[in-house]
Amino acid sequence: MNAPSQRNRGQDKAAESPTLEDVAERSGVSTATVSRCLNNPSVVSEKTRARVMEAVKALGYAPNFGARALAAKRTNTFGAIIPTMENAIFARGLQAFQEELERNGITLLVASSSYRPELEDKQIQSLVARGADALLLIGHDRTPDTYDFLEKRQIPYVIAWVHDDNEARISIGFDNRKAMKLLAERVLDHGHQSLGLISAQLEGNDRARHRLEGIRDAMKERGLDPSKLQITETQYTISCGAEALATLLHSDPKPTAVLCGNDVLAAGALLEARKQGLRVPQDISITGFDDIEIAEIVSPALTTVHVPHSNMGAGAAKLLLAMRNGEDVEQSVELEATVVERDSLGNAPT
Amino acid sequence: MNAPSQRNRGQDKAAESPTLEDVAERSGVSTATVSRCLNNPSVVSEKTRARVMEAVKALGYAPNFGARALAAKRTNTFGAIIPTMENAIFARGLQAFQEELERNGITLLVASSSYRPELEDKQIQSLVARGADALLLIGHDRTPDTYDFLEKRQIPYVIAWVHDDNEARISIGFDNRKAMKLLAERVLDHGHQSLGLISAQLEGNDRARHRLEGIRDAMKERGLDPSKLQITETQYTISCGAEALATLLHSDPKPTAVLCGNDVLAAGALLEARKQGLRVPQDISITGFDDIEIAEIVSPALTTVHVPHSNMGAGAAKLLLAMRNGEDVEQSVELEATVVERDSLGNAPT
DNA sequence: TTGTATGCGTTATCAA
DNA sequence: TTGATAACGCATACAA
Repeated sequence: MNAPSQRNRGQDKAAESPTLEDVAERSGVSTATVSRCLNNPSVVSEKTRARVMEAVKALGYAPNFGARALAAKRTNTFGAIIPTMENAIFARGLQAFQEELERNGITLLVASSSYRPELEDKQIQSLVARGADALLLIGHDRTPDTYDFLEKRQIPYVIAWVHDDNEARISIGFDNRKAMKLLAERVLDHGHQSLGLISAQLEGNDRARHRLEGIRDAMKERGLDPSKLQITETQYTISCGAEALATLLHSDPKPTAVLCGNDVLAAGALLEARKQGLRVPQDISITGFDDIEIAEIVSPALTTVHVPHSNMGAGAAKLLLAMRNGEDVEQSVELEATVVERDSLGNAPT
Repeated sequence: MNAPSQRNRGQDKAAESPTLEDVAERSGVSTATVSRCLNNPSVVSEKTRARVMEAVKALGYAPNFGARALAAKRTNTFGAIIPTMENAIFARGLQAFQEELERNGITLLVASSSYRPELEDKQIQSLVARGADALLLIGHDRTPDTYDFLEKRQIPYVIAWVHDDNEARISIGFDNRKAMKLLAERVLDHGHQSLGLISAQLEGNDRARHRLEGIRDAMKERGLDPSKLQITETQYTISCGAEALATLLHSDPKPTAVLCGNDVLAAGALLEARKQGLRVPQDISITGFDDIEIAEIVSPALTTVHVPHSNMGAGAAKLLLAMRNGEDVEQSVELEATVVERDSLGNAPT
């Protein structure tokens, strides 16, 4: 009386996804052979391969990713978690990362954490559960739990966008502190004595903290009191940058140069300055960081720090690829970030 | 002599991912119970649940996504394929889309197709193989094969960023043709007789084509010969926009107003105009499309078409959610796009 | 070169 | 409330 416990097929109208078995049946071979045609074609005879591929096409077969991961224990998928997709800060680097991966036949999954460590932790879990073979992470700041998880699972990962001698983890990036110090020195060279900083949230963001330290370093070296630096913390959006500048303009002494944590913030600050009738750079100087496209299209064009986006992305991919292949990568790589002077930085008003 | 074919555990140092079975063993229950604790906690006794959850935490257990998808046949994952991540055109809409999904406990996977239909087709396959329960797609243009695949697999999908009465598929967006016509009318109102268009590639991009048609509609209505419209097709980047303007300025008659396919292109055009010593809008008018952030930060600020990014994103999520829940959605939704006048459009030079 | 058989980690059905 | 156990779709060791 019991119905044979076979997979029902044919008469149910809801089109099920074709499986290996379907293809095998249609082409009159075993599932193993079909699998081989897909993964290791060279080992199967020209003739049967043709027949199988024909069936694959006819059925619109595509392998079930989960099943494949389950059986093969690797996915040829890497993951990247970036703080935000809302602006272009990470776009170019990610693009380079992804191109390099594609060249090596691996697929990229991207998630964004909105600069929130707990969310990032979830994203990491999710990507790992989805079978990510390796991960790209931005910056060192995250909970010990997260790192424990990564270690326990033996997931290769690389930290990008930073280079910090104090951290042992493999990373690829530039020294944010040094880079910002370079820029601050340039600002001081123009005679500014009273500086302001529009920064991202400092907590949970080592890049932002290091940039702040870089400014302080420069001030100290020039005999200025670093505690005089006016700091506003805000989110990375244009309107926040504008607001932040307005706030800063109320402080005493009013800064004659405002350094911004990135170009987006600087664009906002520029907007606010214009709105308040301030000329840049005659009345106030404003600098950016990152050198993304908008740095050139705003006017005046931003003096900013050029960050090696593409090199970081491509380099990160290479590191990760090497790790995944079992080579042991021991050296972090430090890239150079350089100041690019355009028009938004001028001499201090007298 | 044969070793028992059991899963080796314990003595191998490479920390394997803990499985349901590991958790079960540690908490002295069956795997079924552990599974229930995770998916349907209410049905298991308080006491055992506590013990199980303790083990879960201790082991750092996280369910294997592939296995789960395989067994449960749904993933609570939706996919979105957008043409590009390189600029912010889709960022805001995607953000809204994702927020709405998150609110409903579903995860978003994003892929970008670089405006290439074959690549998009691959991405769709990949997302479906990864278990995406539903898909967000941009625009109607894609191969019949792609649509066949979607139908065959019964994957719910919605087309966003467009509303086209001629297409039967469920979509949410605005009428690109109408929107661009509105803008073109505004341009003509300013006395311009000679228009140029910097467009994205027209092939495979119905949005771009409809925008072109919108301009032609407006010209016809005003008694202008639509074939006189100077068209340049290019990629969506700032530098391409700049190049394209340079090209257009060589045409005869030289356009006095150049409409751009989007704000990124317009920003580039603005840059080139400045470089050539042309004042905008006194010497030449330039308009954008999309109303993304850069529209406001360039100077002069762009006259452009404001697109309901957030509403499209959130609305698309709601449609897809409804479809996934088996409700049948029959109506496309049309949203409004409106012209926003800022400073880059002025009267035609006399 | 091809086929058979097994296991991957879950969920879900059925009994207990 | 819990425990066995049969799928799920695929890759691969082993046999033929």
